[in-house]
Amino acid sequence: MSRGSISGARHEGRAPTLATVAHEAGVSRQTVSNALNSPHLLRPETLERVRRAVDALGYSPNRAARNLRTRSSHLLGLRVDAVVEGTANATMDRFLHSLVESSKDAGYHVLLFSSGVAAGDGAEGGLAENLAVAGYDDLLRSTAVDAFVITDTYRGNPQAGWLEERGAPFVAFGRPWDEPAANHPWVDVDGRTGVMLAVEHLVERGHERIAWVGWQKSSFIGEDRRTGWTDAMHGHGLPTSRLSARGEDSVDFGRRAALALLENESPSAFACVSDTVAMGVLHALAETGLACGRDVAVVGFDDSIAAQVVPPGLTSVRQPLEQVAVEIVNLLDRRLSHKPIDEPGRLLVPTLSVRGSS
Amino acid sequence: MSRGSISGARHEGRAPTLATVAHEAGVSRQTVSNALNSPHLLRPETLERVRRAVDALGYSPNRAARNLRTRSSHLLGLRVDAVVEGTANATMDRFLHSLVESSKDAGYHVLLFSSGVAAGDGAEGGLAENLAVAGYDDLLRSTAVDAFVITDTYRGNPQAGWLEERGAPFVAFGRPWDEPAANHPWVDVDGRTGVMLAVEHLVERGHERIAWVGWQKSSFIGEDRRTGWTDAMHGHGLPTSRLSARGEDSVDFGRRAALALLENESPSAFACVSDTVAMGVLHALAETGLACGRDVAVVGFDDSIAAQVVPPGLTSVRQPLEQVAVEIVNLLDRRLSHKPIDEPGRLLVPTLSVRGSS
DNA sequence: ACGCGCTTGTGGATCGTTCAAATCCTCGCA
DNA sequence: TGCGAGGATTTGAACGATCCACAAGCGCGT
Repeated sequence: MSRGSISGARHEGRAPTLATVAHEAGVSRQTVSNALNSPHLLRPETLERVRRAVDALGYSPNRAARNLRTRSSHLLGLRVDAVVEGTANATMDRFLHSLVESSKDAGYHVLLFSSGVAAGDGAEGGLAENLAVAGYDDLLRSTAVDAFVITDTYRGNPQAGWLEERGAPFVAFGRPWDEPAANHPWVDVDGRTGVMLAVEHLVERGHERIAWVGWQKSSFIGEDRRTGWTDAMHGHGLPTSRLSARGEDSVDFGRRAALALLENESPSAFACVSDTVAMGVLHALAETGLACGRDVAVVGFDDSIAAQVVPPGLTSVRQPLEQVAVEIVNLLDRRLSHKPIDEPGRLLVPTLSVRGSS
Repeated sequence: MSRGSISGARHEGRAPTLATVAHEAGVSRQTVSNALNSPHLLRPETLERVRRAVDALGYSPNRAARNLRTRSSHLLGLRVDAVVEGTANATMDRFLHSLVESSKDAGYHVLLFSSGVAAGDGAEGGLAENLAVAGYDDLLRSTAVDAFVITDTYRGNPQAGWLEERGAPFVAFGRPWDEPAANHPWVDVDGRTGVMLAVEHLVERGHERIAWVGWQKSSFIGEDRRTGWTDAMHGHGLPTSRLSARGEDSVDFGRRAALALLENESPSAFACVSDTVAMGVLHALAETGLACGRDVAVVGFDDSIAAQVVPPGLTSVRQPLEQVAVEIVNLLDRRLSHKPIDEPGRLLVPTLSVRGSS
């Protein structure tokens, strides 16, 4: 055998290609391609023969070649931002895993990237907007991903607008709070209903003076959750005045707020905007010698790991993150295959994980 | 203009390609390619001209085409397994973010995938081995990723052997505990030294009866950490007999072990194999009316979020996950660019985060 | 017998980049 | 003036899949 033959030659150290399989099965390349992508076009007999060849050779289609031809990567981009330590909000793990799982079922993979301000790299155009969309641009232009999943849609939400502007497909985890003109698909969790569940639970346990420890007024999410508290309280004819505190999302704020409320208003229960501030409330109870769960009830929000393992167990509102991920992938899939999207937004209802703190 | 011209035509809705840029700059495709990949080959003047054209058109090279030609994707695969709820071990978030960040600096992206047993899909070959390597095979054969990062190398560790066998590049987070024949690069954290730090700290605080709450004897990691306790204790001439408990990684085991030890051995401090069991110890202290930090000291392992926010604050051994990620990417980079790797394994030293519990 | 339509399979072109090799250009020097 | 050396630049050919237009094969009605 002089000069190894042209294309179908079975190179030992080389991965098999369509041509290899075609040769093995005695058909053409296109037929093999059809066997994989549109099996219904083939006669069962032929299909079987091709399948056997594929198995025998251990063939998987080359991703890069397919991506090049079809102009799609079947990758979903997700930006992971810096981890804020000291807050109990480790909800990302659960969401991420669900997203990966749902994506897989729909034939996609998840690509992670970061805002990527590589220490003094950001050129001169250092506007806040630029930083917010950092990383998206390059992935988009190099056709590295088909679409994005964006989170943290509160606070100005520049990514959504920016992506929408250039026609990039994406789905947001979070409502476009302050952008009524926004017209992109999104999935969110109904925080208001979640807090109402919490308050109902506390009322059932006989509590009447239920305080709210929340975030600043500028936080859309915080205010949404807060309306769950006010609405549920008023629905039961219970008072809310002087029982509300607002501040940053930190353990220390929760602690200080609880100490102040305990001194002046003697609430019997606390509904909190997050597990982080709820942990602060627990600190305050420990300091004042009150038994959490017995003397005073506490309910958090996020069902974080901390809530699950903290000594009495912290009752907390649990976001249906698995379902969120499923819906997001579903919407993305429809968007990418140009199917109609009946409703741009989906609001999912959380549940309550009851533990020792209430 | 009849019959739009051949290739360089500037299609409006189409992303610019090498040819577009070449045409704009008045050079050939290859020259543009060189400008991006080997700038030193160009005359400064030409380089500048090409750069301007690239900027003007907002050009980014098409990933798929590049991947196809170079037979590499610049993607690193990482399998994310199901989240185990109820354990404080949410160390993944931190590691993941660091990994994404380090990868970016080295020109890679992180691709997530899952074991992907799609509900009754796994064919008949349902061996344990198959499940363990699920997902890797396809990504590898379809050249979707250049290399893998594998975690959880304890317990049989079939992935490492499997990958090594077929020459797939990967780096492990975790030592090849039970595979002396293994010869792949890895990065790990020196748990023994971490626990020694914890014990030293407790000894400095005047503790002498320091108990150990660990994992089963079958856990390599657990036993490694335990030697940190025994060695440090013996180094100070302190007793260890009867002061050790071993069990599963759960809050409840920690609680039961602590209750038993408190009753029989009256230890003044607990060193724990994980934050999860440490939280169990805190439960036990709360139940027996002992004040954590005052009456009894507790040290955990992982510096999880729970440790950071739990009421007195849990002193904990902190793994240098950021550094682990950097080393992993560094090793992968060397491996992929065929540079020599001087030492296959790197052992990093953890630090101690001191909080109220000690 | 003939043509029509439907199934099934074929070769060629193409996606956008990089590799390998050939060509052009410039400059120093005999 | 001619010529070789060496760098700068260009040309043609992959990489491996899918899309496209078209050709056989086959059943069926007239």
